[in-house]
Amino acid sequence: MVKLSKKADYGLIAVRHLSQGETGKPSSAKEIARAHGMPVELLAKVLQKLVKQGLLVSHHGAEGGYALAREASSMTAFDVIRAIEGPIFITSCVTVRGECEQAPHCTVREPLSRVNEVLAQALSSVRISDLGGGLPPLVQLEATK
Amino acid sequence: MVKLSKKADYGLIAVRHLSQGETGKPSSAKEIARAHGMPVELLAKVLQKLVKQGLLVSHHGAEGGYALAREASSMTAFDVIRAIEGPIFITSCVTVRGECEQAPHCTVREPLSRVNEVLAQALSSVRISDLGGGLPPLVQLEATK
DNA sequence: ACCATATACGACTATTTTAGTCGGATATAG
DNA sequence: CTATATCCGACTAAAATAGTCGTATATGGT
Ligand code: SF4
Ligand code: SF4
Repeated sequence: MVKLSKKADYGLIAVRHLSQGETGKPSSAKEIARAHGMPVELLAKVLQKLVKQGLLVSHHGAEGGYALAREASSMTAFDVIRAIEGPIFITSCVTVRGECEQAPHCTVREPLSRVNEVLAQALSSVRISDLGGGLPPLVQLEATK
Repeated sequence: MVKLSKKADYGLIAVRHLSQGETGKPSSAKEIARAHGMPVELLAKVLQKLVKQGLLVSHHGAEGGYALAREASSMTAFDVIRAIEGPIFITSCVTVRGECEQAPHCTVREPLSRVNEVLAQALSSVRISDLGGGLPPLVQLEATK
């Protein structure tokens, strides 16, 4: 199937979450995870990846957490997804164990790579600042107890 | 990752293969598989799926095999992929065990579904008749012995 | 100084999906 | 009648994904 991983999904939601709160105040992984009902440790790893790729900045210790490294309007869904999943290729031409053995004389490769281009462009056209309209979901906030 | 499965890949290659030979003469799964170095039984299953979805016609018995059910120019990569993998959704909102629990108040869903649209359109714009330029690869034909 | 809270990171297990295999039933041309 | 096919389901193997755990480290507040 052609689909996004849960991690990428979490990443997008988290980044959007961060784009909503006050710019100065960082949000902890726990806070974000609880607000959206995702496993804390897993989200934490995703966020750490985003930090390493320079999309987020982190702050250790109490009252710490994560915040956007730059403006939401200059950050795209493509940036986030690629940071989490690495380079995106719709074909599996090159896997861990070298190339697909029929790569040299493959005939569907080139047309599909054009499709890949289109996909990348579509994802790049989605700015984080465009995501969602309202505030973060309130439904589950009670779960915070 | 966002990628096509091997099956879809095989399907595309097989369909293209069929679009090259003489229209009347069907090709067997064995023949196609050997020509492109793919596991016969697996390809066979893929082809059977394509038959069931009406993209190919099959012919039992000796000298039998598969052939396109309609013109290569009226068949798209999207058709083939969807026939093999089922409906394509870039998000994993709805899996086998019901919906993603935060679907009702998810904020990234709608923008991504627009991306999904674009992807579908890109795949639909690739006609089978457009695939590759040359003949089927000859490199491995000797393996037929 | 101490402690609660957070990030950081790696190793681990579990689950799911994908890939590939096998065995047998049915159809058909020669 | 036989060689060659499609057809179909059940099975195993391998890989990717999802989620967990333990531990080290940083930091703000008391
Ligand atoms: S078959 Fe062609 S497209 Fe598919 S992986 Fe191998 S090279 Fe890439
Ligand atoms: S989080 Fe939103 S987008 Fe991701 S699966 Fe659940 S509903 Fe679909």
